Formats: sequence, C-alpha cells, structure tokens
Amino acid sequence: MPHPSNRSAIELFLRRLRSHSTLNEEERAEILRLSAIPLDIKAHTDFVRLGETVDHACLVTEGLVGRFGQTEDGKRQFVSVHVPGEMVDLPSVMMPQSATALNTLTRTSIVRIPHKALRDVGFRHPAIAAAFWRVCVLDAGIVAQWLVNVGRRDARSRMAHLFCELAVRYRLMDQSDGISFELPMTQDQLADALGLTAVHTNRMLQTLRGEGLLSITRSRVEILDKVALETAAEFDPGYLLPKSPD
Amino acid sequence: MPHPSNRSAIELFLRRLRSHSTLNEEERAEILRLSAIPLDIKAHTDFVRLGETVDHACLVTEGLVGRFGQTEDGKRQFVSVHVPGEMVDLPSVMMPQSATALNTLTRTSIVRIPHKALRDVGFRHPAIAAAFWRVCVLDAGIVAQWLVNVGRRDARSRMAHLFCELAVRYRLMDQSDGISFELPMTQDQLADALGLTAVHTNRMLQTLRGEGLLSITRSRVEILDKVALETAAEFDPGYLLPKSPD
DNA sequence: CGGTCGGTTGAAAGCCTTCAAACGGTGTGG
DNA sequence: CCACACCGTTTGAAGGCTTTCAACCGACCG
Repeated sequence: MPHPSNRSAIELFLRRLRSHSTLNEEERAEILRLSAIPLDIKAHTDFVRLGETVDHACLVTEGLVGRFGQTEDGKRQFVSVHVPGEMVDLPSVMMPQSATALNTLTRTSIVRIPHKALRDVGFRHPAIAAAFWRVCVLDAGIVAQWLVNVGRRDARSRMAHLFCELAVRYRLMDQSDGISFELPMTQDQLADALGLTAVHTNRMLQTLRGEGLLSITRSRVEILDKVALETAAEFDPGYLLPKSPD
Repeated sequence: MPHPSNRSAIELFLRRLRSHSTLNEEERAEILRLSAIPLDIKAHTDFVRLGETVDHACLVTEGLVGRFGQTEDGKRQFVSVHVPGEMVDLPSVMMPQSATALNTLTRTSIVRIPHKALRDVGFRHPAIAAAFWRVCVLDAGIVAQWLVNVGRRDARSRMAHLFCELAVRYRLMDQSDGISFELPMTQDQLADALGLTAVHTNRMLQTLRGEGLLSITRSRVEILDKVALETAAEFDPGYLLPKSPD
C-alpha cells in the first residue's frame, strides 16, 4: 500500500480543523508549514510511557494509535483511539507530562510536531490557538461519551456504539463511506477500549454478527444494518459534529 | 451558613489558574473584572439540558455540580463533578452545544460568565487563552482517569479512587486539609459517578467503613487511613497536579 | 515444521444488579 | 405537639452479565 506523505497527513489534520474552525489563508499556510518529523513504529509498541514528559505532539499518518491508562496489575483501558489525520496528544502542548500512555494498535506512521512550533503558531494567530483548543474540547467530549458508554451500557450496546462512532470518524476523514472501514484492532485491543475481557468481546462480536448488524474481520468492519446498529448503540453523532464554526 | 461572595468565587478560580499558569498583574485583573451573574439553584435540578446551546459558562460558588450523560432508559453517568472555584463548562466556550447536561447535586450557587467575555479576554491576552485551554486539558485528564477507573477497577477500588481524588481537589481549593471535606452527595449520585447501582454503592461504602478506611455521612467524608485508602485506589495524584507553569 | 499470535469455545465462579421491603430522619400540616 | 409523608439509607435474596480458567484451532512466520 502506498505510504501517504507527511504533507497529506497535515493536510488531513488541517481539513479537520477547518470543519469546525474558521482559518484564513495565512493561518492555513502556517499550519501546513509546521515542521513534521516522520516516524514509523511497529505494532503493539508503547511509544510514550506513563508519566513521560514529551516535547512534541503526534499526528497519525497511517495506522492507529491508542491512548490508555493502566492499573497496577496491568489491566489496560484505552481512553481514546486515533485514526489518520488526528493529533493524538495535542493536549500535551498544555500538559507535557501526560497521565496516559500511547500505544500503536498496528504498524503505524506518525509525524512529530514540536510543542514549541505549535505554541508559537498559536501565539501568533489567536484563531489557530482557538482551533487547537476546540479540537481538545471535541476530543474530551469523545472521552466523556466513552465514559457514559462504559459506565452505563451493557457489552453489546457498548460495542455497537464504538463501531458507530468510528464509522463517523473515518467518514469525517474521508477514509470511509460511513458503512465500511479499515480497523486493524485485535479483539484484545477492542476489549481494552470497551472495558471488557477479550473473551467476552469475542462473544459479543459474534452476537452482533449473528444478528446481521455487521461483518468484521481482523482489519475491516462493514456495517450491514446501520439503523439496527445505531438503535442497539443508542447512537447520536451530535458530539462528533460540532454545530457552527464560531 | 454565610454565602461566599461572587468575588471570592472568581478569586478562587483565579487561584486555580495561577497554580498551573503564569499570569501577570494585568491579566489577573482582567479575570477578576469578568462579569459574573449570580444564580442560586435548588438541589437535584438539571439546569442545562442535553443538546442545549448555552452562551455562558458556570463557575461554582457553593455546592456541587455534576456533568452527566444519559442512556435512553434514563440511567445516568456523571462525567465530572465540580467543587466551588471550578468552572464547570469552560469547554462550552469552544463548543456551545454540549453533549452533556448539568445537574446540581445539592443546593448550589453559581455565577454565570458570558462566553463572549471569556473569548474577548482570551483574545486580548494569549496567556489567559492558554490558561483556559490548560484548564480544559486538566479537566479532560480527570475524565480520562474516571474512564480507567470505571473500565478497569472493581467497585471498592473505584470508590476509594474517587474519594482520594476529591480529597486532593478540595485541598487544592483550600476547602480541606486533605483528610476530611464536605461532600453533599447522596448514594444515588455517588452511584452515578461510579457507574454502579445505589445498592451496591451502599454496600461498598459499608465495606470501606468496616475496613476503617474512612468515615462518611450524608455530607462529610473523613479519611481515616489515607495510606490504605490510596493503596486500595491505586491512587497517583499526578494527573491533578501539573508539573510546571509553562 | 515448530512456535507464536489471534481467535474461538466451554464450564464454572463471581461481582454486581435487580427486586422488594423496611428503617430512620426531617419537614410539614393538622 | 404529634402524625404523616418523603427522602435517603439499609438489608436480603435471587438472578444475570461478565469474568476467569483452560483448552483448542487456524494462520502466519522464521
């Protein structure tokens, strides 16, 4: 598979910014001019540890990155997963010592953007700073929905909700028609995103398949009955689609 | 009980800002000059509904405010609770249509600060905008920890974690010595914060009491064995105490 | 070809929920 | 001043969703 250039990753990121924030031509140019150091990381690698202090943010070019917390006995909980075009740890610009760690769910390419560059460009252009802030707020809203999901929905509904959300997020990045999309996650990883065990994740997956709601293989999800899936999930995409750009 | 003035609520908020962000004298004065419309709300009131668009942010003066999501059958999950001195929905400045609702856990006084005022002051003073952004990042980090808590810890540990966190947060607001603090939450509300049922919340509370870890009445928590409680919770306050102010 | 990884399956155990009922404190009205 | 109602807490028993433990399978890799 051809490797998207770093350039295109930043363009994707800019597109996402513009979907909810207004940026003039100069501001857009500034974003595209950000220095971006590419880096390929193999699957299942913790490339930012808990408590580590970082001086750059990561933008996903290809693959999938998960942010997670961990209990002392090693159980993990993904707090978010990030698809290409998303900045994984933009919050780290404001809080360089993170209480969450980063892990590649599959072989992944990222570009690293220095905090200093992000701060500088935000300082020069308040509209950019506002856009960054807004992205953080949006991402935090997703985490909040995950919390509702894990706290108050049963496994089947919870799982349906995750797939509905990811379908929308891939579509927003033009990497899906909203029906099917690449999702290179193992069932262990799905379990860690849903607050379940891998065994039960497997069984629920089979339930959803058996009900004809979706078809899923190791790396691809296809939604077969969107209405039924969204009903099962009680899914409302409002939190992913901000109303107005100011 | 004497009613703290609005002034002192904003002062408390400013103090929190300064604990992690550097603001010069003029910037501090700007914060204190923000217009603040006081409002008293009775207990158990949803004063911001799901999907509602707001044009002001709420700062808690006295009492306790919870932000929550809800499933279709009415089950609630608190996504955060906010003590006096905290801005409940600063993110709403960037995202006026919230996917979470607001509820008073007890009789509560707030002040409402217009989004426009917050945006203007942030636009004029990049350092203030950065401070606001940083608060949002910190709060999002707390939500992330809650997600880890609900997703991967059992009820006892989860509950211990919540009390450890609140002890620190009250202490940061100088409303506690870190050992005991006012917590006017019912067990139903605790349950909604922990992703449990009220019945099981009650039983776990008794467990913690029985183990001599804490003493809790309707409105006050006292930590009796801090070390044991933090051990049970696997509590690490790092996510509440940012390293450096820039 | 053996080894590893991810997926699948079965059975038993357990944590938590659900359903129901009773208890105690507080505020209100007669 | 007492009675009653309401709210939040407490307790018991039963059931269920999810976990845990174990084993097996298939695919891919060196």
